[in-house]
Amino acid sequence: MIRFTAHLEKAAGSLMAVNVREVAEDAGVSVGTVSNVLNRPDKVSPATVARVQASIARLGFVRNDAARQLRAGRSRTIGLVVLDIRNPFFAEIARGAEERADEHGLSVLIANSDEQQQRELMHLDLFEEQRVAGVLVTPLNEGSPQLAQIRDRGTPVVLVDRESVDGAFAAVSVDDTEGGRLATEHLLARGRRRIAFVGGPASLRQVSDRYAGAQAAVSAAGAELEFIATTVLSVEEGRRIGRHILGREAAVRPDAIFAANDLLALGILQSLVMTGDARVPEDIALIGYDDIDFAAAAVIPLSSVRQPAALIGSTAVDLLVRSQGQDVPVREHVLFRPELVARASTLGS
Amino acid sequence: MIRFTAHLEKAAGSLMAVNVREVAEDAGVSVGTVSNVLNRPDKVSPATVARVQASIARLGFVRNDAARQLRAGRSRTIGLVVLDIRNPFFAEIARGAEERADEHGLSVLIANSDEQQQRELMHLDLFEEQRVAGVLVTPLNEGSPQLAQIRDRGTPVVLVDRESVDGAFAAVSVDDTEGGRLATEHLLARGRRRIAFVGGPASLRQVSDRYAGAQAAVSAAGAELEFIATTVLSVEEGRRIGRHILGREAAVRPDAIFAANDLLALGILQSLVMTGDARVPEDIALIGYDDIDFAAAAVIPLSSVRQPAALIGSTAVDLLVRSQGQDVPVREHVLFRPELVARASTLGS
DNA sequence: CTGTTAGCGCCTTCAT
DNA sequence: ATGAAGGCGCTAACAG
Repeated sequence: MIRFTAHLEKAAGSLMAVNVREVAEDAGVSVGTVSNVLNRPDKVSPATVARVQASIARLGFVRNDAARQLRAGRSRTIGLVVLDIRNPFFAEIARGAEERADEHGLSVLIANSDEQQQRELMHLDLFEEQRVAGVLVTPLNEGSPQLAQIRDRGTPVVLVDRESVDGAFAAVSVDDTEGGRLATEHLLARGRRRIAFVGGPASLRQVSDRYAGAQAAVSAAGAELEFIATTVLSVEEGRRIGRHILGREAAVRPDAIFAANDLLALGILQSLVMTGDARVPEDIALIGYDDIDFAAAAVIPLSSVRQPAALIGSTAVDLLVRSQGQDVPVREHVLFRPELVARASTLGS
Repeated sequence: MIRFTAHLEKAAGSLMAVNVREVAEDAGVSVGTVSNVLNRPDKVSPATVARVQASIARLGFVRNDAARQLRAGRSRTIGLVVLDIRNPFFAEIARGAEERADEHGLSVLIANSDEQQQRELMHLDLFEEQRVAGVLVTPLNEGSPQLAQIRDRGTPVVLVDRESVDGAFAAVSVDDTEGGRLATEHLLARGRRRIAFVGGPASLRQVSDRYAGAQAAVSAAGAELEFIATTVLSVEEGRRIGRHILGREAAVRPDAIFAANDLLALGILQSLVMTGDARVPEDIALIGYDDIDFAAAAVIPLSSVRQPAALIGSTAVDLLVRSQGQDVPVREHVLFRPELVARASTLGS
């Protein structure tokens, strides 16, 4: 009778989660044995294993990760906080990270800060509260005290696509100053003298470093460099900037644009080409940054500066794994070099 | 002396997480009060709140979410499993979902199945073990028993960009058959008669429905329809297909291509344009699907079928929230209509 | 307004 | 090979 009632409740509510104790009862063993079947099946007789697994299947038992973690202290999940989930560059980083994490039996959960400090902190808090195995983050500001706190409290932190200025964090990055220099020298080599750098906010190191590289190249060549500030790095913002530039007299337009990333560059390209008021690259040469897949497929195939996105992601996971269980966090810094990819938007056809 | 030692340990190890008990001790209150400060500060005198918060800050206390959840039974996190994180269409869905989730005090964690059944199941398992508030998923196969199990065990499930064939799940989708029809009728209206549908795997409903729509349109018009199968829906695969088509004699090439998504279409476009062996749209007209931002910025601006990506994401969260605490899961189905966006890749310049 | 206490579900000794 | 028991950190219910 009791059994029958229990069965009814199960069928009706279907909500109360089954736990190890119920599995143990059902299989006629102790909870310790169930736990062993789950985690160290070789320590249990095959017959018992089979019986317990049958009960697990019948009852629809699902381990409660919260309880596991509470016991274990840490989870098997890596938190990844990206600047912009819509940027294929970060999507590719995520892919690289996932692939490597898989090999280590870890999962990657992605959170999007959308270039907002508040959202970044919110996600970092969440990940820390979840006691993730570690956090991979492209921070808006690597000097923020929160980041150091998280690391100091025992959650490994790896900076992604970002240097650690004072070597305080493990980091995987690409030399953005070098990349900015590469892009700009290329424009100069194509005979351009009035270069506009488009990007922002300037507080993003990716932006300021690329600009610094551009400045270095320009001043060495004695050319002009203008800074056109954006609020975000998106296709839409690029379109806006493109319209802004076309709004100028032809005489005061730049003869080349270096956009801080490909999203921006593609948006600018759309504006310029759609109106037909400025030819690319004859009137205005254009180069982007990241070399996302879509750059090569653009109206005018877009020159860009390539970064090894998937490799950045997988390397970040490697660094994280190396931090596992270390008492003092790994602070290794891996620096990749960017690579110029010249296409029609600077070379012409 | 004891205090001093404790302090030393904290500084040295830095790893033992601080818990409510320690905060309570430090602040000279009980753990219950600490909990109240954390969750119902209005129930505690301002002076006490201040004292407790000071202790929290000084000790660097971070709530243990595992323990919270264990107690609460469920988390405040929504799991989102997408088919391909590199597809901007899904990135946009994620954005829409996050925005709405924020409004409900929920977080969204994104997992990437990468069109692999095994990875999808792995992530779904993980989310279920985490007792997430619910799961938003674009499944490879909505008939899989696991999906129904998850729902039946009490984790709300909402299908995203996918119909629920038998109405068994809550779902947010766009009429893919209609979309396929729209795209194909447009090609027919442009005078095309030998249409190739490129996409795969056919087990993806998005693919089979769009194909079905194409078939309906084609047979009504008495034109030809060829199915060119792909293994995945990526830019790279598109390039491969493009080369394959160019490998044919001009006489047996299609005069129009309908690609199952924009990634594929952009890859195809790259191949066709780079070799210059076939003009778009004169020799081959091309239309994609999703209308991602990059479609408009393509070499030849790409015609596409637009889907309201952000709206799909936010609506999915709405459905999920409506399931919260319901004994029987909501099975509402929201269906959006796709919209044709004709550009140069079918219209010419 | 504050303190005490009993679990949430799991894992892991320690005995048997 | 199996069973019994304690405790991970938190919250809510209850008592004061």
